[in-house]
Amino acid sequence: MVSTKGRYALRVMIDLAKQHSDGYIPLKEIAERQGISKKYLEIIVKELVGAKLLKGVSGKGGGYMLSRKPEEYSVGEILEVTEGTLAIVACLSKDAEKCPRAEKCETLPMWSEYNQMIHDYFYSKKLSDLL
Amino acid sequence: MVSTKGRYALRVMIDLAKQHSDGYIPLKEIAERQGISKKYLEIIVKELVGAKLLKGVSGKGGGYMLSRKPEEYSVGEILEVTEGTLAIVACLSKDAEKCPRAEKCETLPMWSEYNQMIHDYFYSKKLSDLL
DNA sequence: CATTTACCTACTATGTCAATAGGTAATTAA
DNA sequence: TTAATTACCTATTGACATAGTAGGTAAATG
Repeated sequence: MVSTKGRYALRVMIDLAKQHSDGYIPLKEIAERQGISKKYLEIIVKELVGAKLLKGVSGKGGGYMLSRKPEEYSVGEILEVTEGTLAIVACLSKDAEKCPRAEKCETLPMWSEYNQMIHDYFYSKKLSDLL
Repeated sequence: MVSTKGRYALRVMIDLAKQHSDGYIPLKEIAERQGISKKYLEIIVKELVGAKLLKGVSGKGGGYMLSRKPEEYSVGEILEVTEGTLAIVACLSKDAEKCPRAEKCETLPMWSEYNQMIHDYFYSKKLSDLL
């Protein structure tokens, strides 16, 4: 299940996409518009900056801005940055240690097929599709 | 993400499907075969009995048995019993209180479409497909 | 230099996960 | 009838994640 962290991240990205080409937007504005605690958003937005999805500038006139055009973001990458992984089972997340049952596991093919499905879905869905 | 609870439940169901028509199978045997703590499986199996997916009989010669044929179980219902819900976001789980943002939520259509996809996938996948 | 803003470290309450512990009740075979 | 076997029951626990809060420092501008 997608946590509030991932959902809030998406809302921030959508919010910024709507103010695109308005320069840097202070987090305070976003928090008020979205009705989300600014303090909590700081944590989330920091991760988005770290992953280069956003640019942040300190000081007066500063704030946050998309670093690309809305159609150049996939929902999948936004969720992956904030949620850590999109994998349905632990053994399919990127840095999982090899499962000793993998060869004889009856369910692994199903999980893999599922993972492929959700990856395709969320990576073909763009931020611009959500405006 | 599907927890061990859901994954173990699936393994128990598969195990029992393979011993189908062998009468009641004691949990001890299943636990040994699967290499899972019997104590923990008790909790899981109890829920499966509660949901009528399994029949349990106490005493000597007792154990657990599928209550239907393997092709009559969907993976979806097994997961839903043990995981509580398959919903990707809280507001789409069955007993969620109505979200006040629903009308203007930009992401809800995406989550709904996704939920439809996974529902279709896991409810068309049968236990017999995993043997 | 004052104000505004991002950025940083630390802390906390609550809940879920993944079990374990130690029983009681039911059923059957000797 | 009794011993063995099995499901079923309640309670507890340690570790971790979630969803924040608190109180600062650093950077930029007017």
